Amino acid sequence: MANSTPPAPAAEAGAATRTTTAVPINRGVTMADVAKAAGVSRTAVSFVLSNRENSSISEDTKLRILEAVQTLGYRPNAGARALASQRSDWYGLVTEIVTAPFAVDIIKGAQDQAWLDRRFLLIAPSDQADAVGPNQGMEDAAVEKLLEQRVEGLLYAATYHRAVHVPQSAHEVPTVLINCFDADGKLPSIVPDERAGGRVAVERLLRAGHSRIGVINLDPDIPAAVGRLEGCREALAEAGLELDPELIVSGHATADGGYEAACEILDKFEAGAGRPTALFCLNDRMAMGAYDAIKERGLAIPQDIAVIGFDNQELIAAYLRPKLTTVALPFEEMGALGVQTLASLTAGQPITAHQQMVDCPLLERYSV
Amino acid sequence: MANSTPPAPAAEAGAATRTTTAVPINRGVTMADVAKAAGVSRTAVSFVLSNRENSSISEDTKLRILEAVQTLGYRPNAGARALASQRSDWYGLVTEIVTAPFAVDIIKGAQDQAWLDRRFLLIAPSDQADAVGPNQGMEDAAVEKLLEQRVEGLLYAATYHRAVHVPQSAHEVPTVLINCFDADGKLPSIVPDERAGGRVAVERLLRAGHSRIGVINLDPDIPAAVGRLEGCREALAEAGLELDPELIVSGHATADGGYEAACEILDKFEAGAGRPTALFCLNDRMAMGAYDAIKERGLAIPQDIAVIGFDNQELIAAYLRPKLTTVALPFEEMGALGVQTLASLTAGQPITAHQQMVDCPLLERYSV
DNA sequence: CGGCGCAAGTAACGCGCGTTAGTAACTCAA
DNA sequence: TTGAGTTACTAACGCGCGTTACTTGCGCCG
Repeated sequence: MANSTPPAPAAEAGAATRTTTAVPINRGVTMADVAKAAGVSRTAVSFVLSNRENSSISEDTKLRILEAVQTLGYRPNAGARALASQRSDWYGLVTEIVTAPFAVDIIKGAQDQAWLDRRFLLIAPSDQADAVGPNQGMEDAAVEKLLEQRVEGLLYAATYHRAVHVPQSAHEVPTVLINCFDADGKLPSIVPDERAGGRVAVERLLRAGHSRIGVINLDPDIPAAVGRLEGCREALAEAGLELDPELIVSGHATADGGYEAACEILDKFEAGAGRPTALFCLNDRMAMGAYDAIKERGLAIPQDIAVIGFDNQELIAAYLRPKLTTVALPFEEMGALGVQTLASLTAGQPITAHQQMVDCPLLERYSV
Repeated sequence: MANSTPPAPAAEAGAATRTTTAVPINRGVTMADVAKAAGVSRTAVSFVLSNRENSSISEDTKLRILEAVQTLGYRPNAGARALASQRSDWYGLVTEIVTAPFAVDIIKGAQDQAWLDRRFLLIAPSDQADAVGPNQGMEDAAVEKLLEQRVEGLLYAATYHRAVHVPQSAHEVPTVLINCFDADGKLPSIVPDERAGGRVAVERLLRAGHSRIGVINLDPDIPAAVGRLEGCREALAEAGLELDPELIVSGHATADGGYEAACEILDKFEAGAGRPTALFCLNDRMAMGAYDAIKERGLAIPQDIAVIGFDNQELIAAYLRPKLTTVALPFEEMGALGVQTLASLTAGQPITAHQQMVDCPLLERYSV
């Protein structure tokens, strides 16, 4: 046990690295150190580093200071800065997406936008997706933790479009909901325009010459189903058609559900005798099942039956054969827009609308 | 324009909420306020809130203080605390996963573990996945930003198992790599045990009675392919078999690639005349393509041909028909283990191994 | 020559908190 | 009666930084 500390502690490892690298370690290099090195006051350093106007620091000493910053490897202490300036440049993002990663792109969009705005996103997990009852313990704690970090605003993002109940404490700070909306209607929100999405999907099918279109529906209660179906009806109406109730089948929102629903629709009619020539699947997972049902019957996509999906789940849509034409949910845009909206709010600016709807673009692939 | 400020600024909104809710808003409630309310010194409050031993605060005043905390809605200021105590309880997670969300579960595992340890994870995006050249600007900036926040340690997570180059500044602080390893071999890392995974997959096929097994290989250069194939060979060897080179086909790591590779293998032999009765696809996307090739030939899974995948990409494996038996990458475990390892490092404790390998469990479904 | 204005800085306070070194009162054995 | 030992606190410093108010030297106008 004499001289045996084989797995060197972290600090030592750092020190060891120091000898081999040109960049000095700066643990604890403070503004005061920089000031001393440059032979000026700490105030001068602060002025230079914050690019203050009217600072009346000569170009000469400014250079001296910046040089000292460089050689010492000074790095500002964000916490101390936040404490002194009373602003943190942090936003908190509470989300169940980490748990159920359907809509990760919301995080990506928000991250990127925050990065552009030179702000930091603190991401805290939520469990609301599972919580039917008021099992919001974790979630409340998450918001609480974020407020302890003195975030300037909160983002609240859901995996799928729905109404949510937001913890009380979220009202203490500007808050924006993404891919969900406040059940109490108080908080601003950003949601996909499901209706327009459904419309664009069906318009695409109509444009391809289909007039008899089967619909594989989701659970009819969720906002996504309502909106998409409504858009579908609108598009048909504009073409002078209407949706044959016999052509709507609801199923479980899985591949199996889609398979069964597609079987039902396809077997209900003889070919040419009312059988649809196209299927609008309200999500991609169901489209995946529908593919199987169609292929099983010896039919070709898109020659015999065209298929269009919704959600653009890359892993499915881009890898099905043929690749699936589908409508994308604008996750990334919603994330970015959420951060922008929050930025407006925290800056005290008015926001354009209480609920902002983002377009769902059509992604052309090869199934229509 | 007289009395028109319709979109009330954030602060006002907060104030408005105050009147309708029982919980008071606490913007700016500080320890001093609590102290005043309880009629004690700020120090006393600090002692009570930090549960300090030997604090010699009477039960009586302790209660008074806690009550004041409650009624005022005091919330500690994490930044100030970090500044004073010289520890932030933050870890930084740099990752490209946000960009290419293949391995989100790493984030989930890390988040959950960090939450358990009452630490906060600051997630910063990286672009390394795309960056063949030294386009590490963003990434360096990310590490820099994290260090400015005075994170106590860094986690570095990749979407797929590979060697990475870590920015210099990451060496200033304890750092652990997840799902990747340091090209320079200096930093501790956590990776999946690909070899054992390949082995378990093939053992499963052998156990089902298959002795002639086709392999749909990945790009043979990446660690995943090397390890999985090695494990495959080991399992075969133990059964007294060896891998027929004719049965290995490499393809692009997509569904199309898997489809083509499967076609090649299946069409190379007559049924019964050397044609494999099982396929080991080195990832699930390729298995997805293989499914098509098999079904196209009128063969049934698993009756005529068994298929086993790798990666357990839920969206694919759980929705293919029949559902795909596959080997899961232990993303969540790796994330959690990463945080634990980092915790050891920052605590100055030795870590068990420089490179920790995590098992890849077999997920039984219905394709074998 | 005196005072004014400006350029170039600096001293010092406070942000909210952890922490150390004390103080004041009270008890109790010698 | 005293001093040592406890109990129950508090004063005050410093963490690293932003910011305000102040100082100092110097040129220049009247």
